[in-house]
Amino acid sequence: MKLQSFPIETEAGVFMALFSVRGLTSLSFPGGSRRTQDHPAPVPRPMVSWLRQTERALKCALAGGVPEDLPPLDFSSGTEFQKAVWDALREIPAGETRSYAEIARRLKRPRAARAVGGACGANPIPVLVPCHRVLAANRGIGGFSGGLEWKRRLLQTEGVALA
DNA sequence: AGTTCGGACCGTT
DNA sequence: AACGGTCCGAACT
Repeated sequence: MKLQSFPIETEAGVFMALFSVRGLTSLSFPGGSRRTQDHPAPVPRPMVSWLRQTERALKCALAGGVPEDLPPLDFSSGTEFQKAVWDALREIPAGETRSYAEIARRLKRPRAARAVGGACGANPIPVLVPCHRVLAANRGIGGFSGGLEWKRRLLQTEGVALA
């Protein structure tokens, strides 16, 4: 599947958004390879619109707000379990948090807390798919693939206090 | 009340 | 077969 990447400049740095013909497939934090794989092919029409939505939503989220509309998210790269987890993450309101175990229970897999952690780590669209709102059961900050500093920062802007 | 340890659990590679 | 963004109870301090 052909993907096209675009840089998104924010006050927090330059993010990278990757799109398929179905929608946003991934969002990466600043610091990664910033080279856009030149879009030689004509940019599919709706993609331009998605890019704008992504940019707007991202900036809003980084400012602690709640994005009004998101571009379509293409989760096709994930397993069924991961997709289920990612969907569950989207239901956590800004400012609130859940534990890995709570997510597991939500999915009717009470014992899969650890696997949920794995799925969170595999979340291809951080920030917009709020994996940062998942903490350890003891209210401690769990982990974060993009670096714990980001997790703290995101939580702080949402007004969440940590133990 | 806080900390540490050890096993159990589950999806992914 | 091994590894994690885990959890929970038990045994300490």
